[in-house]
Order: sequence, then C-alpha cells, then structure tokens
Amino acid sequence: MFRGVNKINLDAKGRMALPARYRDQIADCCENQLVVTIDTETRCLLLYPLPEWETIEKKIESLPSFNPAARRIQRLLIGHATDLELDANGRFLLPQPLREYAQMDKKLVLLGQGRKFEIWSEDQWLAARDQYLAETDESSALPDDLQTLSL
Amino acid sequence: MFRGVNKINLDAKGRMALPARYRDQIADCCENQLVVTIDTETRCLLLYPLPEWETIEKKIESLPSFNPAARRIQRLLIGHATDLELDANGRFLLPQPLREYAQMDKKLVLLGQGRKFEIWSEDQWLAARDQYLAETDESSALPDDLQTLSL
DNA sequence: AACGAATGTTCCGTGGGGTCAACAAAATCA
DNA sequence: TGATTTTGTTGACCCCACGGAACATTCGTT
Repeated sequence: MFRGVNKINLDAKGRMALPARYRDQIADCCENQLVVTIDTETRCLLLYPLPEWETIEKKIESLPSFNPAARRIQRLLIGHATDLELDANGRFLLPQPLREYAQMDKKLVLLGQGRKFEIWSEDQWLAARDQYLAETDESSALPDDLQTLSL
Repeated sequence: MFRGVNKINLDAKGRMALPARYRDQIADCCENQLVVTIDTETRCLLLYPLPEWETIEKKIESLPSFNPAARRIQRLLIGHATDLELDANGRFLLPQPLREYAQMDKKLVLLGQGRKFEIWSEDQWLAARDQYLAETDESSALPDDLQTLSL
C-alpha cells in the first residue's frame, strides 16, 4: 500500500526520482517496471506497478468496443500508458506529452494512493487540495457504506 | 483507549516525543508502527496505530474510483497518510507537509481520542476549544440518540 | 562527422535518523 | 522531610543516505 505526500523536483531532462522509502517495495512487487498514464478526470498522472496495471488494462480491453464511452476510456487510458523503468538511481523519465497534459513544470507532488501513485504539478495539487478541503464531508455525497465510516 | 491532553514541544527537526504513559500500549498494539494523516474537517492531524489505520484504509481504498466524493476522501486521507516509527527515545518525525497543513510551530497539543490521537498546534487547539465551549449544547443540534445520553 | 537528445555517472550539501548525555521530574526509602 | 535513585525529557551531536545538480557518455539522426 502506497501512502503519503512527497514533494519532488523534475531535473532538466524531465526525470523524477522515486522517493527512497518506496524503492524496496517497487523492486519487490514489479522489478522496477512501472506504467504511467493520464487520469481522465483531473490533470494528473497515474503511476502503476506493471502487474497492477496489467490487470486494469485487461478490464479496459474487454469493454465492448462499439460502446463510445468504452472507446473513449480505451483511447485515453491505454493510449497514454507508457512503460517506465527505474534507472540505477531510482529515477525515470516522464514522457513529454504526459508532462504537458498534467501541466508540469519543475515542482511536482507524488501522492501515494494505495495500489498506485498519482503525480501532480505542485500548483495543481495545492489548488485541488484546497478545493477538496473547502467541501465539507457532508456536502459531497458518499456511497452508503462510507456514510457510517468512523475515523 | 487513549485519553487525555498533553502539551508537547517539537524539537528543531520537527520531531515530537510520545508521552511515556502511552508507550507500553503503543509497543503492545502495533510494535511502535504508527500512521499520521490529516483531519479533513479541521487543521489538525490524526495519529493511528498501524492496524487501526489499515482497517480504515481498506474501506476507503475499495471505494469506486470514478465517484468524485470517494476520490476526494482517498486523496485527502490516503494521500496524506504517512508511516511513522518511534525511535529509541519514543520520538517520531512529523512530515513537513503535514506540519504545514496543521500550521504547527513549536508548541503542540496531543489529544487522546479513543483508538486514535489528534495532534494540534497549541494555538489552533485553544481557539477551537474556546469556540466549542462558547457554543451551548442547545445551539448545536444533536442526533436523536445523543439527546438521551446521560453523562 | 557533428549535433542534439536521451541516458548514465559522479559529486556534494543537507535533512533527518540514530545515539548519547545532561538535565528535570518523580518515586523510593531512610 | 530530605536524600538518593530511577525514570522521563530534551538538547546536542554525528553520520549516512538521499536528493539535486552538473558533468560524461552513448546513441540516433541528418
């Protein structure tokens, strides 16, 4: 399970370093094979360990291809998915089209999200977070089983 | 069950010491493995023993990821959750982004809250407490089953 | 061959992790 | 009650690993 916020800087070539505390886990679960793609809802990127991505990809591929919504998802998600491999320094290159999509400059935020990570431009993330915080837990309708969630 | 208010100081590196009276309990229930995350309602932090957190995380993580309210909770709670381990002196480092979120300087308050703790900047805590006290029990409507609560 | 892009390597500064010890507080016993 | 011991707390220190930047190398392209 990946957790936590991490401030990260892109280097001049558009590479980012995976924070050291996740490296062992990544080496174990996917031999440093990752897949990055776009989030279709918000302007951020999704980073998966390869095996995790493959199960998702299978589900997406098996959607009925005559369904326009399914085609949309297939084109967006699979179309933007890119294989990554960590180099000896624990870094990887973010493809330029994806950087553009997520409006990334130098400062990024890496968000642990359970089985995947999200990668945001820091500005975008702070804006999104502030907006989320402005919404109260009550105002955003939650699925029933979460209504009773006690923190 | 954790109880009580504790004034605590951060050291120069942003570390805080867990009061000694909780240490045995923490060592027993989670081998000094803790998770800290943000409270979404107020600018304070939540501190859980790892097993306690994991049950919460499972519920949150399994929510449908296309539901906006679910994404909001996932990003806020799991996104900010950070693993902690007590050092030999019973201290742990509060991650800088979380310190910023809760507007922490040196003086903190640790609040026992049953299965978890809350960590507040002392200023924030005093202000929040005063406001709670200023509200009368009548002015804040209670759920029905609380109306009958006998203290 | 020359250039630029992509990838690899090396270096250094710093944050933060761990340990130690001085100090303060509390507990025990005379 | 006072003295002594034990426990808790906090400040100080060291050192390593990580992150960041710059440099070096390879590869592909024209």
